[in-house]
Amino acid sequence: MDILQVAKRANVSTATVSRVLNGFPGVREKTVARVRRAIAEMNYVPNPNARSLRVGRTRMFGLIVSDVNNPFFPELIDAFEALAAAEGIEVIFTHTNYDPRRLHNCIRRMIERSVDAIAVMTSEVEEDSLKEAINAGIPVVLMNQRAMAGKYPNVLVEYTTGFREALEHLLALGHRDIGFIAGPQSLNSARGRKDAFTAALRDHGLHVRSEWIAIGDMRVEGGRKAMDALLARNPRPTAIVASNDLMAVGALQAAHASRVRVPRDLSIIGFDDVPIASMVHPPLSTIRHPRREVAARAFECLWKIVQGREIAVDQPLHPHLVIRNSTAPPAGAKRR
Amino acid sequence: MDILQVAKRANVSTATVSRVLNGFPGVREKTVARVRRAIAEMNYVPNPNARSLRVGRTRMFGLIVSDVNNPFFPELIDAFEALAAAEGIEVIFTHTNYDPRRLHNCIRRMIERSVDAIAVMTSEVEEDSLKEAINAGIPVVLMNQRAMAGKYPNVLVEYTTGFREALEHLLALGHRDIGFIAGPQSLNSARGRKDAFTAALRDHGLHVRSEWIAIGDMRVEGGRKAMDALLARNPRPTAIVASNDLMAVGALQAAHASRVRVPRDLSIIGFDDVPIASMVHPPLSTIRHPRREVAARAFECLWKIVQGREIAVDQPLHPHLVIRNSTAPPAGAKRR
DNA sequence: GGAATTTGTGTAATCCTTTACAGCTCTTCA
DNA sequence: TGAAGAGCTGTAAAGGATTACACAAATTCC
Repeated sequence: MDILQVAKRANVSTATVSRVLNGFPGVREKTVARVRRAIAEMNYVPNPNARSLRVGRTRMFGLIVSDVNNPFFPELIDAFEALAAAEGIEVIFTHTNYDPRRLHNCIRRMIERSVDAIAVMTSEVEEDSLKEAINAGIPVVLMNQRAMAGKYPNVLVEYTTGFREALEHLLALGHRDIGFIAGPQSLNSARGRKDAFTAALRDHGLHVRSEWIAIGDMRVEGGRKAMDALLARNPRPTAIVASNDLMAVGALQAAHASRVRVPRDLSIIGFDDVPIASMVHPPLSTIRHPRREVAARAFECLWKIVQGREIAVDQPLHPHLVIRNSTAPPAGAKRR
Repeated sequence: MDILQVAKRANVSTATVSRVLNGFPGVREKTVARVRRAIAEMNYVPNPNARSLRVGRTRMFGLIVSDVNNPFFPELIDAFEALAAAEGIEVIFTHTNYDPRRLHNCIRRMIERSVDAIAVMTSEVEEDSLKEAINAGIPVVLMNQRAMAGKYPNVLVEYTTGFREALEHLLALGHRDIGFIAGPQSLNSARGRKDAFTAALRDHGLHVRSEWIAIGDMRVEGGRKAMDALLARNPRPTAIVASNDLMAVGALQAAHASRVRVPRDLSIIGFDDVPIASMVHPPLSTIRHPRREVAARAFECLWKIVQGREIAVDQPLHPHLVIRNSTAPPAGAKRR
């Protein structure tokens, strides 16, 4: 079923078939039709390996994420894939399971498959791993790796905007005593979120009470424990912002277990807007992470690089607050 | 950076380098070492396209699912991928978004990429789409497509076992009045679940009260509406089994909204055991779908076919009940 | 009418591995 | 000692597409 068969059937050379296949100009109308018919009749599908071998590109992009099981990622993967499919690019994807050392393996695998470009959407990135891709001539785009801003194309998300909106919402409701559930400060992404939150707080002239900041593991369990710690404080915050939704869900559970009613006794705001956020009770107000847009930017960036076009300077994307039912005025307060 | 360079450096023929690369026997110890060194020094990575072109296999498997955003799938994908990676197989995956017609495109894409095998893990399958893969000589494995049992290798899940366990649990608690939230009966998978439930009910000598069966869309919203309908019945069931967790979560929300306490006033059991099941309040008792095992079976099956080995006859897998906190004795009853 | 283009198509080299086959050197054995 | 066999390694032909280059025919231009 190779191109030669088609060429014979259409009574032309393989070169001509190839030209038709790739839509090159300069083939007579009638010849094109003849070739097309032969292709259809023989149900011919070009061999991608032969093509890639010759052309040096595979039309495959790699996508590396931290964890498929984290509900944050499916939308991102979905968006990336949809765009890729539209351009005829196949995506192969792997995950590091949060282990930056595994990034190295992932990238190696992608190099071995000779993908045309790689998007790295993990919270943690070791630069050494990237170098290997660069050395192999494969362009890379990162997500929100401030530490490497400038060195690599990088889709940035301005967390502060989201926290500021959340804060303004809480302040408007009358809250003044606001706690925070942070992630492990050894993780870039968690540190970034905490810094953004404290920055937003400071912008509003509020100071950060360290006893109102608890640290969790970015998962439900950690949120539960962090909330237990915060509930034991005296005085206690009247509102809590969590640095991701999973921990906010844990916080909700802990509050429930301690018979603290949300939102009447305590307001909770999450971050990310993963699907569960709207499925818990009460539905969680949360800051929506623009991950579909992140995926889109990342893909476009790689696509441009691969085509040898200019890439624009990174303008950060902004998360926005989504108000649901986990926020209300503090007990005994009236709206101002 | 081709094999010729390595061969020159190691002072052998490309054939010998290839033999070393592929671990073929019959190369002198010393030569192997020399070649290995050359490979390492030159940081040589074989070109997969050239290899695939020659060998006729790509070491890529396709995985087609219904929906990445459905929390059911990530674990399945993860498990499939992990096994594949262990064998040096790359997975490319796509989703049909529940549209059986899109399966056709998905399979076409996979054929164009000339994957070595395809696993189809969607709820709905049109046979015509599969034929194209078979014609292209690509083996296919299905998940739970009873309609095509026998024609294609097929990983079956015996839903009845799970429902029977759920039922026995509810009966032991003292429930007799048990309702069911089904999915759209136009979908194979939803119909299969409903049939399995009614079969389990009948096995226990209970009859099916049609007014205690409601139909939802397999998502949270549909579960909510279905539950509202069931709550309006008189008499009302004391326990509800939903045909997936998302609808069970919706049911939980509806119960909550109607001030029906779960599990005190009403017991709810879900199906699948997706991550949210344990994150809602109360944590949902549910029937765990053995999807990691499904993925494993599917992969092994394809792997055997690709290697030309015998494949075993399908023994179905069994889901099992996971008891959490959404089930309790009916109001005013004591355990028997 | 002949030179210069333009248009359309074919020839053959190339991309990089794998592998059938051949050939060489050394043992081993009768 | 000569033949047979074992153990290594090299030669060269695939495998299926793309593409630089060449060439023939048709058109345009002086």
